[in-house]
Amino acid sequence: MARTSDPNAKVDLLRAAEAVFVERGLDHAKVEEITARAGKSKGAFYLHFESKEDAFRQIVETTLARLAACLDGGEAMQVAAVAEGPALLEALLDHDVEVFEFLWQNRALIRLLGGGGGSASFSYLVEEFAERCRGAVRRTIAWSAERGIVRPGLDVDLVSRILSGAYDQVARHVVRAQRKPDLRRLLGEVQHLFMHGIGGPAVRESDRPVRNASKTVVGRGRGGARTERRARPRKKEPARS
Amino acid sequence: MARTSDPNAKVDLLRAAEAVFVERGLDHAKVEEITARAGKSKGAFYLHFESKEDAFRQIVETTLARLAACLDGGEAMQVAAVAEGPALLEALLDHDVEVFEFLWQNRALIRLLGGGGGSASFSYLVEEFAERCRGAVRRTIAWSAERGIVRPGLDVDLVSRILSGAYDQVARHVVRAQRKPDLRRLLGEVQHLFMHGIGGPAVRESDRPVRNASKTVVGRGRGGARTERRARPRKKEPARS
Amino acid sequence: MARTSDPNAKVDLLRAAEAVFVERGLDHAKVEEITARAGKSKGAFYLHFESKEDAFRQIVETTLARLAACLDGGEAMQVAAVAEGPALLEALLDHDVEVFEFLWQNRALIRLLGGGGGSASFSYLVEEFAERCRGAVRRTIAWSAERGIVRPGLDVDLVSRILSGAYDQVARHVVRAQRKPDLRRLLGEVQHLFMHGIGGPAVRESDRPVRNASKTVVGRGRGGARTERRARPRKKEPARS
Amino acid sequence: MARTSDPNAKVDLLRAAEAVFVERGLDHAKVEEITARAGKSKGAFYLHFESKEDAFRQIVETTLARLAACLDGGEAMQVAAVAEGPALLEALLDHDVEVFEFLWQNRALIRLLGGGGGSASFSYLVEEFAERCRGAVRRTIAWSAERGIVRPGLDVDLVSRILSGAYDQVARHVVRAQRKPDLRRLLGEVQHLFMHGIGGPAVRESDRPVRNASKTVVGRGRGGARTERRARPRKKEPARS
DNA sequence: TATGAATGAGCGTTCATTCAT
DNA sequence: CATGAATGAACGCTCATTCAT
Repeated sequence: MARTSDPNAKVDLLRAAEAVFVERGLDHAKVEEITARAGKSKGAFYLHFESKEDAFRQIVETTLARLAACLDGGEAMQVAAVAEGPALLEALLDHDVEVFEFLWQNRALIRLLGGGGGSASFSYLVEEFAERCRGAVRRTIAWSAERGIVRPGLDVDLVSRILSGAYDQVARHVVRAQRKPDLRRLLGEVQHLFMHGIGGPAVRESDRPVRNASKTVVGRGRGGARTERRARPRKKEPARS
Repeated sequence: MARTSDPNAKVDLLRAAEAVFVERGLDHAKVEEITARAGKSKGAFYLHFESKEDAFRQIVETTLARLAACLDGGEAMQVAAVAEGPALLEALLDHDVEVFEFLWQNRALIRLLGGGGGSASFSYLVEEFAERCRGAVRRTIAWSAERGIVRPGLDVDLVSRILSGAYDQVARHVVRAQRKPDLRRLLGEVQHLFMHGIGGPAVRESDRPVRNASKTVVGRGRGGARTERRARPRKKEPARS
Repeated sequence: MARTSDPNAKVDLLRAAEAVFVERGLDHAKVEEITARAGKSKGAFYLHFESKEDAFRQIVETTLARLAACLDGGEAMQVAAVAEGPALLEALLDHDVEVFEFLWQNRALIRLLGGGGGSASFSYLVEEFAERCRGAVRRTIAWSAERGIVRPGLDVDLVSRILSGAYDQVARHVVRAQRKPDLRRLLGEVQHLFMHGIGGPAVRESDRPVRNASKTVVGRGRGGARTERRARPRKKEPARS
Repeated sequence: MARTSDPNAKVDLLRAAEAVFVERGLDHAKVEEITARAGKSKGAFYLHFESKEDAFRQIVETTLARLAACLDGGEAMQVAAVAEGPALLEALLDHDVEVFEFLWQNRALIRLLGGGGGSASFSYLVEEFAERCRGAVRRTIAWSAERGIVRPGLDVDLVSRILSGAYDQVARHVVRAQRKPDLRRLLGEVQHLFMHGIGGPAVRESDRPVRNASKTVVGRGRGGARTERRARPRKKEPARS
């Protein structure tokens, strides 16, 4: 990494590149604009990056790596098994807030990633990361099930997907907000909604154990009957998001 | 009369264009590749489209319009107020299945849109559509609240966002699947999860009305106390997804 | 020539083509615009013309031919030797007026030709025509010299060039005028100016026979002395005209 | 510092561009041919010019500017009022020679301009310049009238037009000549012709003051009668030339 | 090492011309 | 014949990357 005489050069370029990528997307970003903003020469750019794409990849990977580290803090916490019941929920919430703080700090870039990176060429990076996130969510759910925090018998795969999507959407909202939202309150509500559902009286009585999905099921999967699903779907926003 | 115009020409071009856009993204798609696949000349392309971007826009707009029509079917149903309680949930599920069938049919393009359209220039189209979907979800929730299907006192804005995100994620999953999933079962589970939450015994006792958000609240908003949220958040997948 | 079913087709096309050529110049004129204005199909265009250039050439050549015919009327008159002295001048003036009437009638196209035809490819046509005109002027001068109307000893080549240029300029002026000028008066003045020069008292006394050009000289070319020219040049407008 | 910029690059490109424009006209000139002749890359062209049209404009404007400067030298001389009578004519001639020397030096480009610039798009530039020239001629005539060099009562507007046209024609001749003509002799003759007219004995007796045009008239405009013009017009070269 | 002038492959678009109907 | 959809060669311009200084 840059044993260059100007140790700031690469940082300046990365900053400028991020700004330009965010504004124009990878394909429409011009190396010249990046170097101009960084106050560097075009040559300097190629001294630090193999290509424009390389710079983009470095930025994205770095950010995703930091985000991943941030996320992993949660799993570490789980291992430490710090608390139980309500206190545990609070601990999980703390972690969520931490992650969303990170998102807020890096909102410009996160926003870009949310849009596919501005080029078809790198969406795979984002996809991969999303997959990784789902994995983390899945583990947390499984772990939570063991501690009685989440209902047994859930289709972990599906639940993790749904949770990921919901948080993803909240993240997109936060990342686009003009002013910083009250993250703790926001995430707290999300948590509560998921824990208790949104079902009203007309539905509540029909409460029943969920069904035996063919997918991995948490807990003893003793999930009784329920042949006809009844649940209570919602309209959704399937495309894009 | 002139050489009778090939009535399939535009359709062929649209098909080929869609395929190439899906594979390469708008910016990296070459007009020549599109026309070659369609078995047409480059000139033919400009006989039907103003520009490459125009073709892309036509494809996206058409698809989004059809999707929107599909979604609106749900609202029409609501107006008809066909059923109550569980039967109503079933009706909503029917509609969800219908929408997801459409997504499955158009999965290649939906996949592209999910990635931001492969170019930074058109993500706004998708954003707008997502916003529109959230609006539909919000209306459905409000309507459902009136019928006792969803709990009163919910922060509609937040809930709609979460629901949208969850369904979005499910949609992305479906759209990428190798084999067609059992949509009814899948969506039924999602519905059930949302209606009942995922909370386990360790959390259930803490059941309590949600709080008075500053946002629109469904029902009489009688939402009592609950100052400290507790809920039970989850890991999230913030970037992209 | 068009044994086409629609005998007006070619005429319509020529008219439209002329209009478009005048507005845009040969290179920027689009065949489609021509046919659209003529209310004909593109195929019809190629039924009557080999190519866009061919249409242009036909138009130019036709016009130049008619103009040439118009000019030749003057030479015919000379052969007829209708008059002498002042009456002869009047006869020449009549002819000039006739030619300029033609120019006025066809001013749009003449204007185009004056600008090089709007393409480098056909300026040769105009050049050739200009040359031809100079030839006619030269013959008229020679003939006039024999009849004592123009001073003997003139460098016919040069004089014809100057006269051509002057009339050319007047023609450009007429062709661009908003309202039709009084051609007879205008041309009469030009004639008078040339016959008598513009020299004032300070110059008049220095009147002297012109010099012995190496070029063809009218009359006995007895052009005595005049070694040092003195004349009285003018500023000139060399480029373009 | 970067590869030291080739100080000749732009000059080389301009030279090559001029040559190609002269040969093909603006519209048919290919950037690639220009760069090939200049021994530069296509990119180099766009390093110095915004577009092909820009290069053309630069060339034309530069040349016209230099030509204008050359022409203005004459007016400066007038202000200095260096001489009188025949000596004045000689001074004017000197200036004409100077201008025509310039034309000869830049004959290729002047030739192009004479043809309308090879495209309809820029003829306005040439038109404007021609107009400017006519203005200079007009001023010189008015000035000359005051000094008794040109006859009073002339229609300055018309005379300036005629003179411009004549010199324009001579310029076109010079610019196309294979070998450099004897400019001083040539221009001297033109001057002489204009000062004394070409009228012969059969016309001379009818000498009379010109008439009072509605246009600006030099001197006291005491121009008596002369209702019937008589003068002695010439055939002309109306189109283009 | 840093610079930025130079390079040239690449691509979108135009439009004269053809030809099936 | 007449039509106008289809064709595809041609060309202007961009911009990532190189490399002489």
